[in-house]
Amino acid sequence: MPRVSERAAGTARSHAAIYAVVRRIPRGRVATYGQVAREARLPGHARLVGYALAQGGPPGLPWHRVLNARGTVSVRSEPGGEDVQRARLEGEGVVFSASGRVDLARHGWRPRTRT
DNA sequence: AGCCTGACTCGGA
DNA sequence: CTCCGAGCCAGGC
Repeated sequence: MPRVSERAAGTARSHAAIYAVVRRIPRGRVATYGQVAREARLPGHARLVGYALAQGGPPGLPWHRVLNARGTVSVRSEPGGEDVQRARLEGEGVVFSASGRVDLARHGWRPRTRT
């Protein structure tokens, strides 16, 4: 890896793991930051997930499929961004309730095949 | 080095 | 159900 600090290399690895997990989220499903962190072997680092996504991951990354634990679109610094995320999700068939929440039990991503 | 902020989460009131 | 405080890590000043 070219010119990357040791500390940066560590974070880069975490980010890579996070992006890899987000990329696995199927179309029409959503995952929470905490869930992504856990799947990326980074339990408790939900905030790091949001941070990684905020920095902008690789092209084509389905970042819009990541919601907070409440099942709502987290507010971001950039105005209107939340609306974009919601629109993209609705375009994939994800339904938002009147209160702007997604039923995680219905649209939640379950990486582990659970019956 | 310290301090503040941020696409988070959880437990308690 | 909502609101608060504490814990978490990374980055900019």
